[in-house]
Amino acid sequence: MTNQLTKRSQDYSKWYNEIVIKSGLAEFSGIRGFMIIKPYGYSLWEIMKEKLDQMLKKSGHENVYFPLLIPKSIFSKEKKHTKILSEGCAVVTHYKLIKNKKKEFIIDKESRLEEELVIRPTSESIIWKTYKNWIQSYRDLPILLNQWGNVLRWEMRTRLFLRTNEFLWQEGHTAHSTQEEAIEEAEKILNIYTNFSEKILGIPVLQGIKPHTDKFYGSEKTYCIEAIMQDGKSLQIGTSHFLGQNFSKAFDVQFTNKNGKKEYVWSTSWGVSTRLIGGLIMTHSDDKGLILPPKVAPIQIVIIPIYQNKEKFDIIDDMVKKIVKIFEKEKIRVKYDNIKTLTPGWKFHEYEMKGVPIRINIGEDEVENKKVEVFRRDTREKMYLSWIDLKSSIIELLDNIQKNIYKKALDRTQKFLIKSDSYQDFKKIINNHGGFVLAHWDGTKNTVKKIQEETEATIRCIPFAFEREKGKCIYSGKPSFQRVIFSKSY
RNA sequence: CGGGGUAUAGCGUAGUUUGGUUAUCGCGCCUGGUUUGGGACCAGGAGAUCGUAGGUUCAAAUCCUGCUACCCCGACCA
Repeated sequence: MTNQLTKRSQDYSKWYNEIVIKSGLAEFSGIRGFMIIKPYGYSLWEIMKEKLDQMLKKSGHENVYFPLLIPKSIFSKEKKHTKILSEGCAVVTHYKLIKNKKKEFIIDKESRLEEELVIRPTSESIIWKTYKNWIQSYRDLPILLNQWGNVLRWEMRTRLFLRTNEFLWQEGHTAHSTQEEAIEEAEKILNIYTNFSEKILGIPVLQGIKPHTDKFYGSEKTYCIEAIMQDGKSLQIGTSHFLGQNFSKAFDVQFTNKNGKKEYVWSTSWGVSTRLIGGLIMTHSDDKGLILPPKVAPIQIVIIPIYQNKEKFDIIDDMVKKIVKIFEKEKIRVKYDNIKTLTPGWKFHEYEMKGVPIRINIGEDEVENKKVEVFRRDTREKMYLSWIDLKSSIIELLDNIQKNIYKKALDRTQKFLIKSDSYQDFKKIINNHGGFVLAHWDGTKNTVKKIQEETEATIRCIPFAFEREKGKCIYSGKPSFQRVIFSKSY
């Protein structure tokens, strides 16, 4: 009663905040823009991380770790890229605290660093400074490295998981001897991200490339995957950059090719972050709480015993323990909640809030009839399954839930994908229900700016999935080569 | 950085307009008992320098001044 969520239809933003907190994923830290990822949220991240890590390793990447702090002089080398990023950087200037007369800590002015250290907003600079030492010959290439870590970007406005000052991510940094190979790498990664998003997280995405008006400074091509949330706003959930020779030139990283000639190295960088968790929430969850895809749910099955007295509990307990063993053997993440102080009803609501895909009830009835009551979170349906082939039917059900929530999201994404050829119509769509609007654009910055001012929508990407088609810009009427995706976004 | 809001027990809150005993209520927590198939019940109990610093007053959660923090809405962005 007291613990219900605000309805999505009432206030989507409020619903989002409440679900993050009430499901136990994360909470506010008391430090502006920083959050605490709680055990449930962190174990979700760990599972996601493990899956993506496997995919990256399978495709030939290795993990490394570079320092959190970057000397300012190194940081400054790549001018285009640092120009914008530097606006949200925290800088370490001292290394020591001392106590004053009131016994409060103050900065020891004597400890001022000769060179200030920037807390990494991303690691291109320190990595490319290092790559200079690692690369001499074409035989040293390619270098395919990835790093799991945290970065800091001082944001003006923050939201749990979607935008926080500090976030966890992976950043890949690769070096190649040819342009083609680097482009291929950036595209390969985009496909890995797409696969991960769709197959593991159940989030359908649109692949595309950022228009020149909105790409990462220092990159030649910025590939991205964009997903549409339930409220019709889009979320960029992954990016992969083809960086050309920008970083190798800035850090003077050259290699000797087969013909004995020096060439600058070609590179890529790419990343996904804890923002994915925000996307996961906003893609699948409902007014009762989270709905997590079985492949990443920290708890895939929760078993709740229902009993009247000690003797009956012992019998039920016995049966549950056997079932738990069967599931554990299959590496299913199962939790047996036999806490006596909470009633079954309380637990039902709690695990629904936490988005556990399957709940199993076991009481006297179930023991007698060798069956279990099964509740699936995604459709909120109850069913009875026989104990005999429980293992296979549960594995099948988990698979079914995974597919079902993806399909539901895919249907919605397709409904949200709308072509528009008149600005009137365009404004209506954006204002009424949002979504991805496919429209012609004249390629100018000015048009993007005007449309944003008037509708809040921006160009998310130039999508791959659609044929090139000539037309007229929806805003200016000038000629256009292709449709781009407009949307309001997070 | 601009606009708005909030700050009272672990959480959510009443009280602030119009100053006045011992600061309200619910959830949670502790003890004992009864319960347990969709957020159980009874009895008892613990828990608060009312965000912070100062001021006005016989008297301040309440009035005045400064400060701080966080949240929400925009501009910057994964």
